[in-house]
Amino acid sequence: MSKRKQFSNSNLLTLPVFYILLSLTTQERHGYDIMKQVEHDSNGKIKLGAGTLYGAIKRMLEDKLIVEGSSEHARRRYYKLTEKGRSIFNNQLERYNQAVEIARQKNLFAKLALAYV
Amino acid sequence: MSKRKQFSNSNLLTLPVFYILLSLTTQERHGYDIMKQVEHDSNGKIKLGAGTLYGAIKRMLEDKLIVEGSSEHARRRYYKLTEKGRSIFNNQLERYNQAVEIARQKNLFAKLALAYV
DNA sequence: AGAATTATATCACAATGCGATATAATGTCA
DNA sequence: TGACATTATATCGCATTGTGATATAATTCT
Repeated sequence: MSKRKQFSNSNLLTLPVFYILLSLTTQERHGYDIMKQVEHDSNGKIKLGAGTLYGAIKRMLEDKLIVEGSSEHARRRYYKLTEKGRSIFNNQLERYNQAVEIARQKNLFAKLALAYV
Repeated sequence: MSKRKQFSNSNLLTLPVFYILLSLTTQERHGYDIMKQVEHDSNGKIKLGAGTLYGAIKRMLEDKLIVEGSSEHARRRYYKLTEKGRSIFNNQLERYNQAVEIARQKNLFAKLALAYV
């Protein structure tokens, strides 16, 4: 009953989810902190709106990619990676790394550098 | 007047679109060829269904990320990158590269390597 | 005290992904 | 040649996710 994620590519992370997980790799964070960290890690390119953030958090909790952390605070709710979350994040990271390597082989970065001259 | 893409993060590429563009960086390809190349480039991890592929192609044509290529063939329709498509792809590639670099700084790859021992 | 910022949450609609399905040309090989 | 697999494009409807707007309230700043 109600198994979410019925698609075969479902262990692939969307960009917002990837960056949320990245922000949690080193420490547990609360929502607003995640927002700021993602913006920082993406050089200001990715700004998560509240809807994206809390919607994603809700789904990630359901999927057990994250759990509520131990930090106690009245207003804030902290989240941290689960083993599953870290594992799936690692897979995606490896995939990005491969894509970057392929781009390197195709010499795409050289063209990129030229474009900035 | 119908201006599609009213969201501010709309220049961020989804994973399927990124891989489609990657497959087109070196040569023009037809749809089925793109499908196979994406599967190859992702080590078999990403399998685009027909719906994903042709839906994405349609949108990418509208957004002028790709155009129909020059190769003539009765059955096949070839597509190639536009300057805009290449530019936006490069941005995303740079972003992935940064994410990978951040992960490297956080020593996440070391942990990743350990997990494979 | 009043304003700005921090912080979480939900809503409705927009955008995209996806398997199923349809259609047809081409290739294979018995 | 006939049957079957593969190549190739396309659309449909539903599932999933993203997004800005909006609401609420505590905390911080001046």
